Amino acid sequence: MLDLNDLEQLTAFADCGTLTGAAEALHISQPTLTRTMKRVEEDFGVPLFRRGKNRLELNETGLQAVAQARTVLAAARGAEAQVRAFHARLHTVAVESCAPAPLWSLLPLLSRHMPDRTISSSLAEPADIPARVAGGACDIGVLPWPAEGEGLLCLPFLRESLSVCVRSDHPLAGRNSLTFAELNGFNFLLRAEIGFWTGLCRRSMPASRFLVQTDEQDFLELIRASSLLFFTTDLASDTMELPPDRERIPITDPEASVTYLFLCRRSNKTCRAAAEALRGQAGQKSAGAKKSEAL
Amino acid sequence: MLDLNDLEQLTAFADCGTLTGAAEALHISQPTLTRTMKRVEEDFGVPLFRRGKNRLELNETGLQAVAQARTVLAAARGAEAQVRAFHARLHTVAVESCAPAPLWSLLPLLSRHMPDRTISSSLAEPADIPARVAGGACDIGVLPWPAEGEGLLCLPFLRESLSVCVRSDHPLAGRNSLTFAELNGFNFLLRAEIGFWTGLCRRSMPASRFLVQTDEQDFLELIRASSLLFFTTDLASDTMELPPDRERIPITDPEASVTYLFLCRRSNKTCRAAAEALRGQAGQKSAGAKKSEAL
DNA sequence: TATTATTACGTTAGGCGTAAAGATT
DNA sequence: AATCTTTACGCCTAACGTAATAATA
Repeated sequence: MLDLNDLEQLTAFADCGTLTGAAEALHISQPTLTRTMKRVEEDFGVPLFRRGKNRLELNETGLQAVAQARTVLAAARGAEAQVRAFHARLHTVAVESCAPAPLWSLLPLLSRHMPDRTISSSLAEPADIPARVAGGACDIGVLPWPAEGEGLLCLPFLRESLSVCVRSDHPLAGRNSLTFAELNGFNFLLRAEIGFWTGLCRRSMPASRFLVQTDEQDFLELIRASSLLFFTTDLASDTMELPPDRERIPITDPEASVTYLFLCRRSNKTCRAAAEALRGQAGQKSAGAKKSEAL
Repeated sequence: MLDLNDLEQLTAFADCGTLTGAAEALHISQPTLTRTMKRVEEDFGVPLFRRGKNRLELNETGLQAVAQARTVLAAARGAEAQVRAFHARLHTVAVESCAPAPLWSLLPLLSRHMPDRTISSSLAEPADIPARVAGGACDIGVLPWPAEGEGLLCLPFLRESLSVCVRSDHPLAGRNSLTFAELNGFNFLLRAEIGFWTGLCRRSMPASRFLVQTDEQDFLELIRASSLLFFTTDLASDTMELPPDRERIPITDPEASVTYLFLCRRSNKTCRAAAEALRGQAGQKSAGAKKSEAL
């Protein structure tokens, strides 16, 4: 039977044109190549080489054999990759969220609940998420609004409310609530990678400019050094302290308060179990302390 | 790297469901199977089995691996077959002739001219032959009429003339020439596998019946035992003797005399060389003795 | 008890590298 | 002389089979 190692050496020889070259490319000795070429020839059962006393070259059949070898090797590599990918997919739960904040509580819970699995998470467009969950492209989705779908389980589990942070010397300081309409026209510092909030802000305050900061350190520095407005929410308080000269004013528009929904396939038992745990935890969490977190 | 032998053992295990079964199916020992399954598992780099103390079964990933193994094995077998077929094709010259008689002289000549090649011949419809030669489906064609075609070499090399054999007591006996029109309506013994002659006879003598004989012995017996007419030609005299009570009367219609043409691709050097040899031989042949041969 | 997988062990075949030879440019 | 393939030789890994072990139904 053919041997994949032999085929690899055959293609190496085809690439180099000389046994010596192929040998050093593969970090093996020339005699090994000579032997392998003989073996592969008898494996195929037909002559593949034109042999000069000092020269070995592929004949026409040999070129065919090389071409075939390449496809077989590609098939083998593909098989290996496919199986590994399948295994990885089987042992990871992929989460796609419309915003980062819900992940801060969801991911630790999932880790606790599925200690043998790798958890991968990413942000995605809310509009895409239901189809991706339904199609198996990911296992769990986090949405800012309910989604219906055949075989989908959708469960509210967390609320997040947007506030704006103003410096004490800012014209808006002292207000105890604000609306998007009142904020429209002011310029904001905005963190990158905040999911659907970006779009929401741009739509709600079309007259404002948003200075998107990719780097966290830059963002924090700008908070201190400027009087620009920025956003924060009531969730995930531990990551960041609000500077002392800033005050936090809630935004009262209904869109500024979001209820996150957990989404998974009903057929996915593990995720449904996680959903149950989430439902239990939701009550406790709302009783816990809330700090603020900058967006 | 994956090993095709290992993959084969994996699929055998998948087919049998048990190492013991697979072992005897493959004529190897169980421990070998155990080892191979471990090796294939570490080749893929992911677990493929659920292991009970007394039971080994494929897990979900394992089933994937088996499926992949089958495709890789199929690719490997396909590669082997393809290369072998290519080699065979490269070392055979395929001849397709419109009739058997020209092969009697052509095949020996080709053998002499290409001693390292296998020569395969078959009969084909004259209408198909030019396209098959041009397309490489065969290397040499023998036609009863000229064919044009880009890159095709077409060379007349042999004539064959049809006669009819009548018994001394037959009404047509004593004639020294005949036409299809005169023969139309009589019944004939006709050998099978005579190429385009069959169609020619049926078209030229639509009122006749042709008793087609596949077996040569049967045909010879019927010649002796009946007064039925049959055909012969001036070619390839050595194969058969004409019974003493039969006389041979030439058919004078122009279609009854055929000039065979040798057809090959101009790009095929070996066949062009053979064509040259044929051209040389054509002269000698026409000077040689002619006997008759039954169709 | 019969069946099956795994481990242990001794043997052997086959593959590799070094070294030398043969041949070509 | 330099380059390349092939042959020769010795080592050693690794794959195999037998036999023993363990565990299950």
